[in-house]
Amino acid sequence: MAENNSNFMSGVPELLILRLVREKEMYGYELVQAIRERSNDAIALGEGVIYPVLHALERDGALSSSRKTVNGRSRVYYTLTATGVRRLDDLAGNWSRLTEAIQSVLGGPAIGGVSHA
Amino acid sequence: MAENNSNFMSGVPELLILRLVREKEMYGYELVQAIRERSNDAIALGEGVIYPVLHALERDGALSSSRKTVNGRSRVYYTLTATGVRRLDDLAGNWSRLTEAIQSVLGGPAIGGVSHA
DNA sequence: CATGATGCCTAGCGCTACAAGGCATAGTCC
DNA sequence: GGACTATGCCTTGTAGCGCTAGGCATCATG
Repeated sequence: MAENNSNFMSGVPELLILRLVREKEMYGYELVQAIRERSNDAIALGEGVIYPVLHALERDGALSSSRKTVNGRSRVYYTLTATGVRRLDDLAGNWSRLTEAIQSVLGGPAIGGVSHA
Repeated sequence: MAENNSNFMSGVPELLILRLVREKEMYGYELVQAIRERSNDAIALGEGVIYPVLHALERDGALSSSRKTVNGRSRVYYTLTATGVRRLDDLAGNWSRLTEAIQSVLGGPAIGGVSHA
C-alpha cells in the first residue's frame, strides 16, 4: 500500500557493536560490559543479544573472528572487515537521520526552520 | 539472569503521536501525514501503525476520542488526557536518555567526560 | 461510473530483542 | 576437596512491535 521505511527502529545493537569493534578487536563478553559502561548503565544488552548479532555479522562478512587463548581462557575476538566499515557508516547515518527526524517532530512546528527546500 | 531494559527501542510511534496531539486535537489520517511532513519524509508510519497505537492509548486512558463530522466526513479526534501528558513526559525522557546513551557509545571513550560521579 | 483522495479499521506475519537457561574453566574462600 | 563466583561461549523459545496488505465507506473528479 505504501513504501515505508522497513523497520526503521532496529539495528541499534548492531550499530553499537560495530562501532566498538572499530576501535579495537573485542570479544563478546567484553562487548557486553563495554556497552554497559560506556552508556553509564543506560543500555544493558545481555549476552543473549550480543552473541546472535555477532554471529549474524560474521555470516554477512561484516566481522571476522579469531580464537585466542588468554590465561587459559578461550576467547573469540572480532575485527571489522571492509564490509563491516561500510555497514557501520550506513547504520550510523540511518541512526543520525532518524534521531534528527524525531527531534524535528518533537521540537514543534518548524522552530528554527529546517529549510528542506 | 539480569534485569535489562525491557525492549529499550520501542514506543517511538507512541511518542510521536502523543507529542503531536499535545499541540492540538488530531485524527488518525491527519497524524499519518503530519508525521511524514514534520519529519521531512524521513519517517513514514502507515495507518496500520497509527490506528492500533491510537486505540491502545485510548484504552490506557492516555487519549480520549470524540467523533466529529466535517464535510460529510466522519473523523475521530483525539485529545491528550492528564495521563497522556505524564506518558508523554515519560517517553520523551526515556528517548532522550536513550539517544544520549547511544551517542555516548558512538562518540568514543569519554571525549568530553560525562562526569557522572 | 471508474478512479483517486479521504477516513476508518483489522488480521496476520516477520523480525528483533529478550529471558532463561546450559556448558566449561579459573580463581577464591573455607 | 567442595562450593561459589567470575569469566567466557552458546542456543532455544517467546513476546511484542511495527509492517504489509488488505477491507469498507464517503466524496470529488473526470
